[in-house]
Amino acid sequence: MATIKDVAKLAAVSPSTVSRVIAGSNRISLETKMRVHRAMEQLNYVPNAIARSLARSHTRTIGFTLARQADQAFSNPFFPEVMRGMSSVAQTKDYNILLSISRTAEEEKAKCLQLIRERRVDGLIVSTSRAKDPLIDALIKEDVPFVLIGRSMEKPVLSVNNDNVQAARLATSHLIQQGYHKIAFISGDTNLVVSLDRIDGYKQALIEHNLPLAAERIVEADFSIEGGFQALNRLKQSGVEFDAVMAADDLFALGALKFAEHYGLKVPEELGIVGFNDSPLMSFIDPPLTSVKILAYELGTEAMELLLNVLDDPEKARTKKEIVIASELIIRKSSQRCEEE
Amino acid sequence: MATIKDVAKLAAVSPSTVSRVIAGSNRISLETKMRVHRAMEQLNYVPNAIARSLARSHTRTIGFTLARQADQAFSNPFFPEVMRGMSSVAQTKDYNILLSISRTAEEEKAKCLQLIRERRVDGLIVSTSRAKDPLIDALIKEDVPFVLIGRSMEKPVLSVNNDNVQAARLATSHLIQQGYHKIAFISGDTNLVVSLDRIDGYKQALIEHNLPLAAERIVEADFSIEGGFQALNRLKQSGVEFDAVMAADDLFALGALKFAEHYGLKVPEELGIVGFNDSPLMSFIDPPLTSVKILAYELGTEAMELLLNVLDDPEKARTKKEIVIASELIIRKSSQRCEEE
DNA sequence: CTGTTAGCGCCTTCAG
DNA sequence: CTGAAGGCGCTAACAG
Repeated sequence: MATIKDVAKLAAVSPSTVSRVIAGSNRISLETKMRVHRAMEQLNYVPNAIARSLARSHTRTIGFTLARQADQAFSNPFFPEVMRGMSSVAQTKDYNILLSISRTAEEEKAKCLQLIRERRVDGLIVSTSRAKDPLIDALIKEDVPFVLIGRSMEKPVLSVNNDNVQAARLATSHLIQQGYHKIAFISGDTNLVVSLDRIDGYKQALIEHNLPLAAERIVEADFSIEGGFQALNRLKQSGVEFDAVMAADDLFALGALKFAEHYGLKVPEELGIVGFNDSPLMSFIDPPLTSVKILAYELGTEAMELLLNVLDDPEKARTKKEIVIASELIIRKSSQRCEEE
Repeated sequence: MATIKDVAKLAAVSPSTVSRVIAGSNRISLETKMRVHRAMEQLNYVPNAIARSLARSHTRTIGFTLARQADQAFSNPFFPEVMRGMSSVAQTKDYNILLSISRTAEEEKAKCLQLIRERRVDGLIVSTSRAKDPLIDALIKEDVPFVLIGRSMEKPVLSVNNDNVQAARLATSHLIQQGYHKIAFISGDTNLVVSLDRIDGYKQALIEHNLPLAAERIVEADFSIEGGFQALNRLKQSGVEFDAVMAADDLFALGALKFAEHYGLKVPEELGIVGFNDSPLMSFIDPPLTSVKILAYELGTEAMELLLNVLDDPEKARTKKEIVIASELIIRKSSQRCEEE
């Protein structure tokens, strides 16, 4: 494999000159520039990225880490879409992505720190979103450029998030407008910021419409269809009434649908259902499920762009910046009691 | 950030000695070893991976590339699962993964070549699977260690694949055993090896059971639910009869279900349906859809393991090796005409 | 067992 | 506009 020296020799110049034409320096005669280019082509020369990284002490690669136990995380294409988004802007700006999938949050934290301490990456995109998050603290302490997908409740960090509060508020309002007044909320793990935010939006909608804020209608469920089903069962057994379900995830919405079927409730007539994430198959369910569509691809592009900007100009990292990507309520039959189907 | 020299100074030894204890050399006195360790801790020293890569001329990172146009690729969690598998073994063997998602096959090829020419990666895992694939040719020509997820019809390369032929054969046989004798096959892009293989398995099953091999029952469809629906419509309009559908993807199976609903056909009584991939929601559809479950996670682990082995011992790359991961037919109601529901 | 000496391939002052 | 020299941080013979 040809090195810069080989090219220099062939072009009868010094390595520094070759280095300069690679860098696109303009204080170089057109003639030698062409000579060098010819030599590079002839030798099929490609600069060694590692050597360059060492000399420049940056790698032009971004680490993306996430912690997932099982395949549950991928039951909807959220992360894949985020990755596509990130990858897309990384490509255009000539950055690379180092991927690391861990099993636990601790593993993820360790991996993040390793990546940056080993100097394999210039920055990090992470997506944890626990209300109390040691990873974020560690990253700040280590002084790494990073952006969070989601948001931090404690620290002023760079982040890009979807508008969970607003989305839940709108979705709940939609149900209310459809005439549902006793809306149950199925939440995911309430240690997650995203859960808290969605609950918030749900509450806001109730308040806005002067509906009672019945805390007992909010239930936490295991992250599965069955979990959603069981949560509703618990509600029913406790004698809590509800005529609609605002689900913090499509899986829960599916659980609600199962619940309706189980007890012979008609959807949407007797039970309205709205989900979150708009999984690809939602439209195919019977009845088609209303769901909040999250623009995961955009989350990815924005996160990468933000990070790359900060890398360009570290000053920017000094200030908190939270980009919010609006989601979209996709209204289908499961929540439409009034209008046409 | 501390370097090896700092550690050396603090421990009052030479850098090489430090290097040796990092490498875990055993021809070093326990005493100095401990002294060095103490110095490393004190300085919070972590070896710079880039410098090490340059010196050793390998990076301990594997490139994973794939080409996807839209989110279609992620409508089922195949690639995410593959990534999880790859990542899992990479972690244990202290390798990293460089991820690149391209829009087109050409872009992917360019990216692969770039990664290896720039020496960013030691090897590649790719997942193209066109019958005629320029990427594979290029990789061979470039003499890169790589393994293919899927299989090559032309070149003897290292690959790990799921048993598409066998799986389609078994799934089709299952339909036949359930009393369906006029089975239509909805195929994806027939430029892909995977499509060809599944068609093959389908044909084998027909032959085995002495059923006529009606070529007109095989239709190619756009990769979507609608595509599957339309494909069947075309069949119907051409007057081709069928009492079951073997779908090369769950999306097509869903299209078949839509078709059944549209024409008032009962599933499974009047139309049997089997899909491919066992997407998470298949079991929730009404009726639940029979589908071939592919062990994507295992494909990922096997691919990574194979590649890492080859990297250890380049001799192994000389011989073709094709690992096949068996899939599993998940039988649900949509294909069960005989037994209990 | 340990230190010295050269690189790995490229970039970057510093001169001229 | 171009070359020489040194360095990025680590590893790997080669001597002792």
